[in-house]
Amino acid sequence: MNDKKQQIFQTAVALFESEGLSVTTARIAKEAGVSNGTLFNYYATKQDLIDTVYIEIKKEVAGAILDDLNPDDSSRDFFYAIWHGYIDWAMANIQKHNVCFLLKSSQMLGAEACEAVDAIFQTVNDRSEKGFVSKEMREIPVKYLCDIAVAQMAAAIAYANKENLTGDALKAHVELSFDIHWNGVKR
Amino acid sequence: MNDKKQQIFQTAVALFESEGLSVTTARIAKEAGVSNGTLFNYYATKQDLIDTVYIEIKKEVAGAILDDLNPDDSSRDFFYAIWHGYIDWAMANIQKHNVCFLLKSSQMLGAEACEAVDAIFQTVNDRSEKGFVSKEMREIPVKYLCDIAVAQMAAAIAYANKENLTGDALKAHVELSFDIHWNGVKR
Amino acid sequence: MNDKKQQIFQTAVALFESEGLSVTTARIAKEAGVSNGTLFNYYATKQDLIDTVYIEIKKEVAGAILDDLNPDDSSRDFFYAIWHGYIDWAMANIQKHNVCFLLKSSQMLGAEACEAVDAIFQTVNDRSEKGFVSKEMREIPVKYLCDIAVAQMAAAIAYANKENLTGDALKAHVELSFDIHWNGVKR
Amino acid sequence: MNDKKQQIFQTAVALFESEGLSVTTARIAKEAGVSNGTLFNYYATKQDLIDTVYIEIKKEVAGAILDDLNPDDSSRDFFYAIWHGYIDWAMANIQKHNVCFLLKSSQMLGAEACEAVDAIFQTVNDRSEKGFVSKEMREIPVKYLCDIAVAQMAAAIAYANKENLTGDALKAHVELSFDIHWNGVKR
DNA sequence: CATGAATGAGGTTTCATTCAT
DNA sequence: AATGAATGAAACCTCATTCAT
Repeated sequence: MNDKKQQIFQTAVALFESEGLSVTTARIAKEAGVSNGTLFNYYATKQDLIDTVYIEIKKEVAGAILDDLNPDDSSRDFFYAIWHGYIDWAMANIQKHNVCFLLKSSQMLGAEACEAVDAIFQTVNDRSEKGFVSKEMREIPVKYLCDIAVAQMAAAIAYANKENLTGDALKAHVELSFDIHWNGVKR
Repeated sequence: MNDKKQQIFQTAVALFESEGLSVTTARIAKEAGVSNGTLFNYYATKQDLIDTVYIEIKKEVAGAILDDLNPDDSSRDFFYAIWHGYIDWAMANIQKHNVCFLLKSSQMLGAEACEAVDAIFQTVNDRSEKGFVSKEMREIPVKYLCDIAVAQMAAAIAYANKENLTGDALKAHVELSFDIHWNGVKR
Repeated sequence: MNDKKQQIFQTAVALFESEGLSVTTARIAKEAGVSNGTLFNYYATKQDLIDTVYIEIKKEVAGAILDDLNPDDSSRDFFYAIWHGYIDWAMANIQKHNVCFLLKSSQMLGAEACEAVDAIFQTVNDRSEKGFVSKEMREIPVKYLCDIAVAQMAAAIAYANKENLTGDALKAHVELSFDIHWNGVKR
Repeated sequence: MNDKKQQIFQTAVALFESEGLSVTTARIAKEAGVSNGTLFNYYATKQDLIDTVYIEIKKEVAGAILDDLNPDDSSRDFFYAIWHGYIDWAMANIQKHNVCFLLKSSQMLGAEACEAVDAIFQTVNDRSEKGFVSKEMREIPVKYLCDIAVAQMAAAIAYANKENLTGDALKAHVELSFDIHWNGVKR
């Protein structure tokens, strides 16, 4: 992505977070410091912008998590790596994290975008299943296990943010959150 | 609420869930079987409709949960009652449950509506705190404990719905979800 | 006019004056203490109400002026009688006076209403011409003479009202206004 | 003001005059040869258009009058200059003259617009007072003197227009109107 | 007659998108 | 590639009018 496209992208993320998806393209363009029409040189439609934002963020997430995964880890360690990988990324990219949430629940994502993201995470899922399926954990459907993990991470992130946790306090909070999660699902 | 107001309300819930908040008032009115103008006889603005939907659902939720609470219960039983109270209601009112989620994350709720809902749940929160604070649980900030509980219930509901769980399978799933939760937070 | 019709009429006058002709029929009905629909039992349409208000006020004006006229008076006395007749009425019915002005300049009066009013004042005009045409006054087209008189009376009334003149101060002001007028047009 | 804004402005003036303030923005835009939305690129709201029309016309009026004023003139000459300055302008801009009247009596002008216009005419008023206050005239409150003058000029303009006076006939009429006025107020 | 809920045409305004420059 | 004025479909909302009770 070139400079201007990037600028529009970031502004869109910021405004989607602070004002919701109903923010106008004119507003996004203005805040991004480009003209009204320029936005459409880079994103064919507003829907395209929305979908692209979602896909690109999810790609970034996948990258952040995958880097920390080691298929040979124990289930707990594997999970622990995901936990920290994602939460670290989210705390450093809280707008993107929030926007993903917003987009997911908005009913406004194009079907293609959803499929594209599913495809991206197929890799993560595949590698995750191997980690999940083991004697270390209770018998829980893998999908549900993932859902719980995602939900708990989101709760941990939201709380850390609301309370402005940083440094050791944040670290302790993340450890606690993982501990609670793990105690719940371990055998 | 009279007949027509109720009809508009329910249609709004259904359409917000299936098409998002950007659904038009004209569409809602049409599906509700009333004229365009009639909607505005009952809800002054679209924002008013959105806010009212949120507040009314939350009131219903509060009612559903409060009925099952007994302050003298042990923490576990207290929690267990909330768990079943809410999930039973949500499974029977899945649209409303989803719409609440959608509204909460949409950035489109008026400040007054949010405050009104907070006020409603103050009662629940007050009674909940007594349940939470006990030696039975790990030392977790009450707010965070609530967040986790809400997140896990939502995950359990979403999964049950996605998989169309009913009868004994649903029952087992809910028990499992609570078990996972309780194992995570108990001392 | 029966009680309710009268009530609607007076409320319409009051609201037209204070809020302009764009005031809604619903508002008028409410302030008049009747239901929305009742207004239309007495006035077929809003246009009918507007026209009726105009015509009825003008009828009242004609009555107020005509009572004071004596065809045998000198031009000055004839004029003087009109001056006092109208201004006395206007000061006692300032809302009606203002509404007539508003209606006249609004471009919203029906053609029929205008014609009806012209017909009413034909009587006054006919009797006035006899008064105007005499050696006592400069040669001024009768129509223009009327226009000037009306304009000066309106100015006198507006000023008296703005300054809240009453009692002797008001009396002196009206005398002054007539004096200025008469000095302008007399031979 | 650029081309299109000017076009919208003039069309608004013409339609306000011929059809009243209730003319629709859609109609104005169409007659101005621009799209519905374009009108709102130049005037934020219909109210803004109305207010702007009023303010701009009054600015033009102030310009037309001020150019002809000389503070050292006798009261009569000073007045005479205003008389001709305004009537000449009004006869050449009869729509604008009428629209000002319409707007003033419509109750639909924003408070800010009224204040802005008052501010503009403060200059005229200040310079006028010096002209009015002299031994040449009867003792008449300055405000009332202004009101009378305005009313008489308006009457003169309305009559000239109704009768389609032009050339020498118009000239004679204006002289007559001033003469009537001056005879009324001079000592 | 009185009511007031219901209507729906039509008003103002918004905004994604286009396109000439 | 960048611009931003222009567009017009479509959104929200109003309100005169009707009509069943």
